[in-house]
Amino acid sequence: MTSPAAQDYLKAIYKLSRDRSAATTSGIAARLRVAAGSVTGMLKRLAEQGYVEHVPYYGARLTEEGEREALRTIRRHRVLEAFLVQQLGYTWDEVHEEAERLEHAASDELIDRMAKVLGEPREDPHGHPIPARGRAFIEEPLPTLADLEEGRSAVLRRVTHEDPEALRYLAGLGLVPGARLTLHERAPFGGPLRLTVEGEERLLGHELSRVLEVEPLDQVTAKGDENDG
Amino acid sequence: MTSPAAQDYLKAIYKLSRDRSAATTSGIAARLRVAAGSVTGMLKRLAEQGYVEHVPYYGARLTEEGEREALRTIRRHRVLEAFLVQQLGYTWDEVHEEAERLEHAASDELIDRMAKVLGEPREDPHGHPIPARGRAFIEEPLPTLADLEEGRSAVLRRVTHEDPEALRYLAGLGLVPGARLTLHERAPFGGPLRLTVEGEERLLGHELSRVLEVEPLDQVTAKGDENDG
DNA sequence: CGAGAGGATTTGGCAAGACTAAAAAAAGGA
DNA sequence: TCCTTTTTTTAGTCTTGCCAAATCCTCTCG
Repeated sequence: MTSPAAQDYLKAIYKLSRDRSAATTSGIAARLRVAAGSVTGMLKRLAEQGYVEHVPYYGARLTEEGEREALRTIRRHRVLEAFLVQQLGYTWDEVHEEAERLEHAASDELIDRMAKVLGEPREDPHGHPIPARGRAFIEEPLPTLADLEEGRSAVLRRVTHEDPEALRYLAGLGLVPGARLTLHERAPFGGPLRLTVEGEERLLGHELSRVLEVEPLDQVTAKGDENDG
Repeated sequence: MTSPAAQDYLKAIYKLSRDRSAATTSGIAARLRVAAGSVTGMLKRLAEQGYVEHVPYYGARLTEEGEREALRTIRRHRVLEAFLVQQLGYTWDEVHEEAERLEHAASDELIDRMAKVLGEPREDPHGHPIPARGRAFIEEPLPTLADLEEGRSAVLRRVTHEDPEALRYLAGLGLVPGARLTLHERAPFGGPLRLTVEGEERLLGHELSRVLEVEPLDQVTAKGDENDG
């Protein structure tokens, strides 16, 4: 059985090792706002219990069982967020903290019932896919708005941020999952981006552009097209 | 801030001191299935934090703040039980354990939203009254079926039991809150009770009769009445 | 009144998790 | 390569809660 703290670590390792191959001690520490020494201690315990492979001074990766456990927690979190928004009138900026606590207390049975009431939702309110119960799952990464070429259009798919203030700000700009946007230009040296969101011209700092995952749309040339018509 | 464990202790003390004036160490230990020494330790901590007055070798009672805290937890628990049954299709025997975990993770905000969706319910699925947020509250005790005089009729109001098996058994006999019943006779020495529940004749062990709280109905004399007519 | 009996408390241990400070290892720069 | 910086780990401490065993109160009965 995994404790709430252990579940948080497994989630963090899962998320960190989607990019890199192994999660580093300092990465986990930063994500969980915990001292580095605490992380080493927990990794040792998780390794003993078979949830993690820990190579000292290198990093940690999840075992199969650890990944299963992480995905169970992520599923609980995301179903909870969806339920809070759709059934209880929460807004997308209010749900993270609540779900963060409930995910450790809710049974899988409860989560399944919630999912059923919601019609087996595929995504949480921030656009993140919800793993199905007990099934393998790969969250394929999307490019962020910071990666998008100038002049390209895209659909905003996921918002990778938890801060309520930031989320409210983004919603105020129309930047919610599903929004259609066009990037006009990006100022150099991490300067702001100029873009159109659902027809409105907007400015956005570079920092925030990195938390917006987008699905680029097929190039549509403005003046006449160059492939067969 | 009270920890989950502390909340469990406060709840236990609240429930134990509704009968007696102070909760005893062994009473709390039995209720929480914890060693007596653990209770003494926790009482000391709770007393330091001002939730409890502890007189060694005598017992503990809640301070005003402790009672407030206990009632908040009880409200959370009962709203959760009601929500699980009414919105998520749980049966009354399945909800206790789930609510027992969620009550420590759910915010008061969430509970209020759930209560609102349910139309501010007054009682949980077992008939226990739900304290209103932040308001004083007295759970006036009712007599149990074990106290009822032979020949009297009553309405079953509350079922004070958590065991799923027992609850299913009781439901099978029609013994759910709101059921109308008549006690015909009680066998001596803790023997079974013979009663009619919603028109069906039933037998019930003495043990279980003590967890059924009833509201006796006005005496209706079978053959002609003796007061003015 | 004195002696038990039975609860209650104290003591000593353990495990989880967190922190800080210091030691060790890895990485990077000149 | 060597020396400095950064990162990790180790070591020691704290708090919360739990247990078991030993001790201590209290109350009742003879």
